[in-house]
Amino acid sequence: MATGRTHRPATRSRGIPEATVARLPLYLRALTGLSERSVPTVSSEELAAAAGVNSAKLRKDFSYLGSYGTRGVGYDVEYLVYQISRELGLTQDWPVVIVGIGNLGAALANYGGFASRGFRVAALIDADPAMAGKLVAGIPVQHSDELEKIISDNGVSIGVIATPAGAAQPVCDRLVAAGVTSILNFAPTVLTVPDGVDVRKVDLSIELQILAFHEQRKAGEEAAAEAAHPAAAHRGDSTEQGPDGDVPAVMPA
Amino acid sequence: MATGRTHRPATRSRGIPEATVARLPLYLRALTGLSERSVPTVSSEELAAAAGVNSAKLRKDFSYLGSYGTRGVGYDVEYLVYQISRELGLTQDWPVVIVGIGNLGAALANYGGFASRGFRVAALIDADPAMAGKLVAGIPVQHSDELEKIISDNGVSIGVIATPAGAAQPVCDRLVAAGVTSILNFAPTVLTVPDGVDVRKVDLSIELQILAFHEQRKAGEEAAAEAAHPAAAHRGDSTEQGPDGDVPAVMPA
DNA sequence: GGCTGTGAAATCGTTCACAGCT
DNA sequence: AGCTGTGAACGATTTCACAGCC
Repeated sequence: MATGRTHRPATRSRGIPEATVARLPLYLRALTGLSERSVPTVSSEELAAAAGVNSAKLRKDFSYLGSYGTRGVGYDVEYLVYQISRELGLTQDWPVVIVGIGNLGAALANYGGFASRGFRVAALIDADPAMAGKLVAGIPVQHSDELEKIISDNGVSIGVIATPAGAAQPVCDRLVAAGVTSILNFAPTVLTVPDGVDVRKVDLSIELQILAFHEQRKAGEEAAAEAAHPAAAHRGDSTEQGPDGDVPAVMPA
Repeated sequence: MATGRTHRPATRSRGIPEATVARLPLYLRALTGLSERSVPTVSSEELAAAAGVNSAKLRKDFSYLGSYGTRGVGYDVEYLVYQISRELGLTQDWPVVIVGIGNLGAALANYGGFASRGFRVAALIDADPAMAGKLVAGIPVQHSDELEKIISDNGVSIGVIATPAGAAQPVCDRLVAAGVTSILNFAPTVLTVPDGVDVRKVDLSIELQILAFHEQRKAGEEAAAEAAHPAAAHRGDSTEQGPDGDVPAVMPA
C-alpha cells in the first residue's frame, strides 16, 4: 500500500519495494564512510555489517537496482555510491522549506546532514511576525504570509512541518496548494493530504511509547525467569540494528 | 483469537505483532482527542479515520489486545484509552535521560509531549563542561562524568541520544553498561548493542532521502503522462496517512 | 440494521541455499 | 575459491468478507 502503483504507466520493470527504498539511505551512508576512507571495494557481508542489516537482505536489495557487483570480488564503492545516489534522486538539488521555527525547527535548520546530500534549506517560515527577519542558521525567517510565493519562486517540492500540532494541517494544506508534493511532518498529528502527495512523519512520543511497550515486556519476562538460571534471560533476534527492518511506508495519501 | 476468553494473568496474550504495537500510540492519540471532547464511544470506522488507517486493520489490531468493543455499537473511548495505555506500559512512569544537549537535545527537552504521557525527563547530560549547571527546559544539565550515577540513581531504562554521530556509539555503550535497555537514537549512525537492548532511530536525512526518491519518481511519471489527458495524472492509494503501514521493527538486538 | 471479531486469502518482506560468474 | 544474484521457501502484515452478537 505504500506508494500506490496501481498500474505501471510505462513498460518499466522498475518496482523497487518500499522496504528496500527505506534502506538505501543506510547503505549510502555506510558507503560514503568507506569512500572517505578510500576503500575501493566491499563485499555484501562487510557492507551489510556497516549498515546494520544482514547480507542476504542487502544483496536482494541491490538486485532490484541492477547487477552492480562483481562475483568473487564484491561491489565497487564509488560506483555504488553513484548508483544509489542516482536512484534516490540525490544527484539533483532539492530545495526544502521548514515551517515552524521554534526549538525544533531551529534545530532542524541547524542540522548539518541537511545540506550535505542533495538538500538545501530554501527558506524558513514562521507565523510569528516577531520572528520575521531573524537569522536562524544564517537564513532569514520569513513570515507565513509569504509561504505561497516562497514555494513557487523556489520551485520547492519538499516541505518540513515543525509547527505545533494545531497548526500542522492548515500549514500542510497551504503547502500542498502551493505545489509541495512531499511532506516531512514533525507535528504530532495525522495529516490528511490529497492523492499524489507523500507524507512521512517523525514522532518522538510514538517512538518512546513503542520502547516503553518493549521495556515493560522485558520487565515481565524478567520476573518470569525465576525458574530458570538466575543469569541468562533474554532471547531476541540477531545483532541487527533497530529500525532497519523499517518499512515506514510513504503513501500518496 | 488466542485461547481462553477470561483474563489470564500469567498466560498473557502472547505476541502482539510489531506492526500493531507501532500503531497503538496512534490510536491512543486519536482516542485521547475524543476523550477530551467527551465522546463516549467510537466505531472502528471513525477511529480509524482519526488515526489515519483503515478500519479492518484497526479491528485486527484491537483483536490482538482482546475483545474490547461492543458489536453493533463500537468501542468505549475511556475504556480503550485505559487498555491501550496499560498495554503500552504508560500506566507507569518512565524516567528518561537525554544525552547531548545541543540544538536538538534542547528541543527534545522542551518538547511538551514528552512529560505528558508516562515519560519524565530525569536528567540532561552533556560532555561539554561549559554546559554543566545550565538550565534547559528548567532542568539542570549535568556533565557526562555523572552518567552512570544518574542512570543508576534514577532507575533509568530509556535513554535518548542526541549527540553528534561520532559520540553516539561510546555514549550508547556507557548507557547500556549502566543499565539502560531501550535507546532512541537521533544521531545519524548505526548503533551496535548487546542482546536484549532495543534501539529505535529517528533520522532526518534518511526520511528526506526517501521522500526524494518518491519525488523523483513522480517527476518521471509526470513526463510519461503525455499520452494521457493533460489533467489527471496521479493514481495512488486511499486517504490513508503516511507512516502508518510503518513497521519500524524494534529488535531485542 | 449496524458493527465487531476473525478465519482465510492476498500481498509484501525476509531468509535460505545454491547456481553462475570471475 | 570466493562472492554475487536470485528462485523458492518462509514468515509477517494487510485486506477481504462474513459469521456472530447487540
